[in-house]
This record gives sequence, C-alpha cells and structure tokens, in this order.
Amino acid sequence: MPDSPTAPTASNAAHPPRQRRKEARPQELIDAALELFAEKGFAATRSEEVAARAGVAKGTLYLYYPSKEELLKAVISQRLSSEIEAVSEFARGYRGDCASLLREVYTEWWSRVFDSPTSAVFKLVITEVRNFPDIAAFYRAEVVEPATALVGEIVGRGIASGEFRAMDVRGAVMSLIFPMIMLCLHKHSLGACMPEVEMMDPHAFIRQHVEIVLNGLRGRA
Amino acid sequence: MPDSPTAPTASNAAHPPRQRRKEARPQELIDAALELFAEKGFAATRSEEVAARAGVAKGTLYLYYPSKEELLKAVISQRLSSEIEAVSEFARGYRGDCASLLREVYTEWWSRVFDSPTSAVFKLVITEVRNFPDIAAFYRAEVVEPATALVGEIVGRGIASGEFRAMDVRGAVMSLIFPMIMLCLHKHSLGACMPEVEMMDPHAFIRQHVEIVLNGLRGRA
Amino acid sequence: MPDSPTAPTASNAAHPPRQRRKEARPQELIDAALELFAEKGFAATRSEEVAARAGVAKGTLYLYYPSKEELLKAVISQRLSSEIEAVSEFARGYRGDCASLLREVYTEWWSRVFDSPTSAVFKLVITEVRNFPDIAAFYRAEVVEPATALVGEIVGRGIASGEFRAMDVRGAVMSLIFPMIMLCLHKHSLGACMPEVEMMDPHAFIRQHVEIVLNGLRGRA
Amino acid sequence: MPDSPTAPTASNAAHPPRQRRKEARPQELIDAALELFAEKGFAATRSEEVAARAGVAKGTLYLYYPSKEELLKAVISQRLSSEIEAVSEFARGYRGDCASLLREVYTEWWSRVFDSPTSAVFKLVITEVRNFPDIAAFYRAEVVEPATALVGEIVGRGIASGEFRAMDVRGAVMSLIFPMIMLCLHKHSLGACMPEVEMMDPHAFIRQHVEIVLNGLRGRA
DNA sequence: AATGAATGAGGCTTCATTCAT
DNA sequence: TATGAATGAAGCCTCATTCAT
Repeated sequence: MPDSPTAPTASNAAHPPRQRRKEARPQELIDAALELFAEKGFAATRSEEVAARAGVAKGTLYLYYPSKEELLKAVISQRLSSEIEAVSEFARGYRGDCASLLREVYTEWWSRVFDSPTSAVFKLVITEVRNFPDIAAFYRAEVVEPATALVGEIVGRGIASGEFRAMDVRGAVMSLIFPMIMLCLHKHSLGACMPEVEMMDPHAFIRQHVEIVLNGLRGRA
Repeated sequence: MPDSPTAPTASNAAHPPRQRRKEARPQELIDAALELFAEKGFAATRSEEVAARAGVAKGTLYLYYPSKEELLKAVISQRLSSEIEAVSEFARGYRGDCASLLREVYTEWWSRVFDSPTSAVFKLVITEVRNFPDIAAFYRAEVVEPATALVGEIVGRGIASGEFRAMDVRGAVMSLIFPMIMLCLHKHSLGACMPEVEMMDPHAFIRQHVEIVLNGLRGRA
Repeated sequence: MPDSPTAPTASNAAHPPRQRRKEARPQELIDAALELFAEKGFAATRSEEVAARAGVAKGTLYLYYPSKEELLKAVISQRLSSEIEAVSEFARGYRGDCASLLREVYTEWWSRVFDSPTSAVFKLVITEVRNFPDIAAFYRAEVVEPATALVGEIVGRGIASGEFRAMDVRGAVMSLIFPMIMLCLHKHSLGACMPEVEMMDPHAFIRQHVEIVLNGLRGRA
Repeated sequence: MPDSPTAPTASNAAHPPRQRRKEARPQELIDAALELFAEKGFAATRSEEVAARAGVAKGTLYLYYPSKEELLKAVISQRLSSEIEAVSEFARGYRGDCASLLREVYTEWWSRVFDSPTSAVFKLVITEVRNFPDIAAFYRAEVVEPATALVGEIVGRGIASGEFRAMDVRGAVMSLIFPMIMLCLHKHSLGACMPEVEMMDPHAFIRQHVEIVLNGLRGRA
C-alpha cells in the first residue's frame, strides 16, 4: 500500500538523519564494494554506488579508504584473510584417511565459502589481477600457495600410502579445486543472469565431484 | 608460393596489402579488442587502444563498429560462432565408446581452444555478462546448451550402456568442463601475471583430468 | 616577573591557560590564517589546516567565524587596523625637517612592520583583492589613502619649503613606498623559497633606499 | 536591439562550428590562462574557464597540457623566456654613460613590459612560488639573476667611474627595480579593482622614478 | 575511407560546512 | 563549548564519440 501523498513518512525526508558509526563503516563499505565490484567490475562501478549501497554519502567513503583502488585491495585482502584463517583451523590436526579429509574439507569448508560473499572474491581476483599486480602477488602468496600445499599434501600422502595411484599431484589438486572456483564464478556471472535455468544443486555437485575425483584417483587408469 | 613471373617484384607488397587491409579490418579490430578486453576488462580498455593495437586511428574503429559495446558483442559472438562450428563438425559421426570420444574431444578440440585466442572469450564472458544481458542469452543458447547437450549425451549414453555408473549427468558434465574453462581463465588472469611460477603443463593436465574423471565415472563409488 | 609567593607553582599553568584560550581563540585563528593564506593563497588553504595550526578542531573555527571568507576579511582588517593605529600615533606631532621625519617613519615604523606578521598582509591583499571587492574598498580607504596622505603631505611640505625640488608628489610617494611593500612581498614569496640566496639585509636596504630617494628628491634633475 | 525570437542568428547554434587549429591553440591557451591566473589566482581559476576564454571546450585544454599545473608552468616560462630574449638583445652593445643606459632600459623596455600581458606574470610568480617550488628555481635562474646582473653591472660601472657614489649595489638595483614590479602588481590587483581612482600615469612615474634614483645615486648622501 | 582534433558527459576526489555527540 | 564524522557541491581530468579535413 503506497503512502498517501499527504502523509510523508520518515523516508521522505530530504536528509536522512546523519549517523556516526565510525566502527561499522569499514566493513559495510567493504561488503558493499565486494558486491558491486563482483557484479559490474571494478572500473564500471562508480564509487558513489558503493557509498550508496553502504548507506553513506560519496565523501564518507574517502574518510575510510583513500581511493577506489585502495578500497579494492582492502576488499580482497580482508575477505581472503579471514577465510584463510578459517581453513587452516579446519585442517589442522584432522585425523583419518585422505579421502575422508578431502571429503570433509570440500563439503564443510567449500560449501560454506560458496554460500558466503567470499565466493565473489574469486571473480574479482580473476577480473582484476592484470590491472593491479599487487593483487597477484598477494593472492598467490596467501591463497594459491597455501591451498595448493594443503590439498597437495593430502593427495601426496594418499599416493604414498597406495590409497591413490601415481600421478601428477599438482594436476590432481587442480582437478579438485578448479570446479569449485568455477562454481563461484558461475554464481556471480552467468548464474546471476539466468536464475530460471535449472542447474544441479551446487552442494550436491560439490559432493558428487569430490566422489568422482576421489574414485578416479584410486582405480587403474 | 613464389612470385608469379608477370607480377612486379618488390613493389608487389605495396598495393595488395592495402587492398587486403580493408577486407581484414573487422577481424583485426576484433582480435585487438579481444586481447585488450580480456586483459584489462571492457570498461578499463580505451577504444583508442583497441584501434592502436589494430594499427588504425581512433576514428577508423567507428567506421566498422558503431560503438565500443557493439564491438564487444561482435568479439564474443564472432569468436564463439567459429569455434562452435568446429566442435559440431568434430563430434558429428564419431564412432567408438564414450570414453574414447570424450578423450578425443578434450585432447583434440579443447587443447586447440586453450591455445587459441578463443580462450580469452571465457574470461570476457564471465567478466561482462552481468553488464550486458544480451551476452548471457547468446552465450547460453550458443555455447552452454550445445556443449552441455553434446557432452551430456555422451555421458548419458555411457551410463545407459553400463560403461559409467549412475549419477547426475549435468554434474558429471560440469566435472569435465569446469577445469577446462578454469584453465583458460587462469591463462588470462593470474597465469599472465606470474609467468615465473611453474605449473603443470596445460595439455598434460587436460589429459590427466579426463582420465581421472573417466576413471571416476566408472568405478564403484 | 617572578611568581608571587602566594601563587601555586607548577600547577599554576594548568588552568589559567585554558581560560585564556577562549579569549585568545579569535586572535590565534587569525594569526594561523594569515600565515597560511599568505603562504598558499586563500583558495589553496584548507580551513582544517587553519584550525590545526591554531590548535583547535575543524568545527571550532566555525564557532568563531561563520565562513572561510569572513575569516579572510577579519584577518586583513584586524591586522591593518592595529598597524594604522600605530603609524598615526607615530607621525602625530613629529617636529623636524621632512627628510628626518621620513627617515624616522621608515626606519622605525616600516622596519617593524617588515619583521611583523603584518608584512604578510600585503601579499594577501595583492593576491585576493580581485576576488573580494570588499577588501579593495577597505584597503584603499584605510591603508592607501591615509598612507599616501601622510607621506604625500610630508613630501609636499618639503617641496613647498624648497627642501625638495618640484615634482609629482604622488609619484615621489610611490618611489618611497613601493620598494618597502616589495620587500614584504619578497619575504613571503621568493624569499621564503630560497633562504640560501644572499640578499642585502632588509633593514640596511630600507635605510639606503630612503637616503637615495631623499637625496634624489633634493638635487637638480 | 535584441534578435527577434523567430530569427535566430548564427550565435544561437547549440554547437558553434568546431575549428581545427592545432598550431594556434597552445598560445591561445597560455594567454587565456595568464589572464585568469593573474586575475583570480591559480587555485581559484577553473580549468574550464581557461578553456572557455581560449574559445575551446574543457577537454581540448588537456590535449595540449597534461594538467592545470603544467599549464601554469608553461604560462610562466613561455612568457618570461620571450621577454628575457628581448632585454638581452636590448642591452647588448649599448654605448653611452650609465645613467643614459638605465634611462633607456627603463623607459623603453620596462614601459613595454608594463603594457604587455607579461606584467601579469609578476603577480603570478609572487602568488604561486610557494606552492610550486619549480617556479622558484626557474624564476631565480632565468629572471632574477640575469636582471640583477645586468642592472648591477651598470650601477657598478657607474660607481667605478665616479659617476655614482659608493653604496651597496644590490640595494641600488632593488631601489631601481622594485617599483617597476610593484607597478605591475598594482595594475593587476588594486589597480584593476578601482579604475576610478586617479593615479600618476605609469609611464610618467617610470621616468620620474628613474630620474629620482639616478639623481640620488649621484649626490652626496 | 582514414585521420586525429575537438567535444562534453561523466567519474574520482576534495573540502567547506553541518550537526550529532 | 568543542569535536570530528558526515555530507554533497564543485573541480579536475578521462575518454567515447563526432566531425572537419
């Protein structure tokens, strides 16, 4: 029911009341920026849009980040840092065979990442690395290396114990990881454009993919 | 092919090229645009750069494409159309078991795509679909559907014949295809930034990945 | 003056200063503004800088002056008013020949002006008059006219008495005054940029200049 | 008589015809910039105003100068360079006594400078040196040093020959030069605001000032 | 057809001023 | 009264597009 014209509500006010929320702003801005940068790309997102989505005025953005580019870097590093924290914790001290460990990591951790805003970071990194070399170095050191090492070590152990057959470990890691990243990319690109197209449920896919690959790592080639 | 005896010798190259140029311009502009759009993103690429890389002046671009956006659409549709042509041809009338067919499609056709400029289109599509809904519809109808249908049909046949175990076919297709697309994305994003980092050879990865998945599709889960 | 025996010793300084502050604020703001406006120009000086140099926060400035422009006007009029007061007093009722009077005015009063913050006002006026017409009217009425009248009258008396030869009085006044103003301008422009360049001592220059001009006013042309 | 509403003239056109005048633009932009920078100050002049006064659009300015700051530097160096050329030529190989030479330099060269747009450069330099240290170095090396050397040498010769009495040469140079610069500054500051105020004719002042100082340099102190 | 000078809408950023605390 | 977070108008500059040559 629309407001009657003679009964303006609070939202009609020309100047919504100013709020002083110094503590909350940085995270709000980062969240808004991640959504928009992933949706439209860094260059095509106006800084005013980011501010608007974070519920502040244009100028406020610049009280917290000195430029749009610095905001981008903050978005990526802040998001990834917290996620990295999470996996490390997750994998540390896990007991059981390799297959179970991988199954757990994927269904627990990856499923959660897929549902979180972090899923957008992959699109952002792929889209913007070539324009911002800092990102490449950071991403490689903080994400690619640790993730490859973690999964690679599990696969390597499996090969050593005879659970898996001999093969190129780096390739096996890619076979495991790449589809997960693609799932994230799809969610924020084609998937976001065509909600009507029925696709396999992402979580079910994750489970099935891990099983296929684990199974494929075992048998005779 | 040596000069025909009646053709002028050195000055031969002076005119025909200029003739050929006019015909070749659209393709040269598309090639330049694909490289740059994939490298920097559509919004961050200046149309003057595209013209420069194609060896013409700024204004000339607009004699062939009415706007930067139309150029983008031309880039995507032209590249994909020719590639689609190619696979259809490839798969049509293939005889043999499912595994062999998939092996062939991937190692022959995909390996070639990975090495061609078409590999950049995937990055471009992922980057820009949300800004240009036309692209989404086109890409889905012309690429996603046919490719999914093609591979899906092969996998389906394999399940029907008992060669593969029962499972969600769409998911199996994703398990096969996603890493290939990621390979292309990587080539044009992180991979382009860090040439020094050693990775598994892409073609070897393609072979290994297909074997892992094919093997995984067969065995008991 | 030593502490009075009944006054608290160290803690003495703690409270009175805070009291004094409130009274002193306008002058502190004006002093800070004069320095900065003269250094960087009115438009290029941020009001926050003025506040910072005066030791208060941005908002506080606006408790004392309603806008940056009003602060500018206050800076100019306040500084000049107090200086005008001083000369008038100085010249009133002086006895002696014209040359001596001029010599006194210049070496006593001008030398002092040169060393005081007032020297910066000349740069400020020259820089900003055309943007703020109020300043022109004020400066002309309160500074140019009185000063020209004062010096002009002395020179005129000298010509009348035969001490000086006949000439355009306004021009003679300019010959006397202009270099003094230039000295102030130089101090706050080039002079401030290149402290290493040796120049004639300003006070010595003032004395020599007055002698040259007085001498020139006398002799046969 | 205003145009009748039904008879629009050429000046009513929304887009005045584009003119391609690559050769003439730089000088036109410099001239426009000098006027405006001197009038309002560098910071208070919008780059669009400069373009408009030069008869071009905003963007055109940036085809010729990469930033407003570079335009400022071009304005100053271009103007001064051509003027420096002129004096050097003027003084080279002059014959006659010192007084005559100075008289000539002043009445010929300075009078011309005063009437030319170059007169505005002095205001610009004084106003902006502290913000742009490059200008200080350039101005000192190209203007202050040569001018001081030129006039200083003449005065020095006069002292050596007994035509002038002994004194600080640098000071004498300042006594000669400073009023000329002040005349230029006045023209572009107070003088521009109050055209109604009668002042001594600048050219007459220049002549009288030189005579006063020359006379003052001679006589007994 | 090709060029590149010219244009001006639009984006990033600054900063004078306001206002909640 | 003092603060400094918040605002948004306004300025610098870029670049897609146009058009005179």
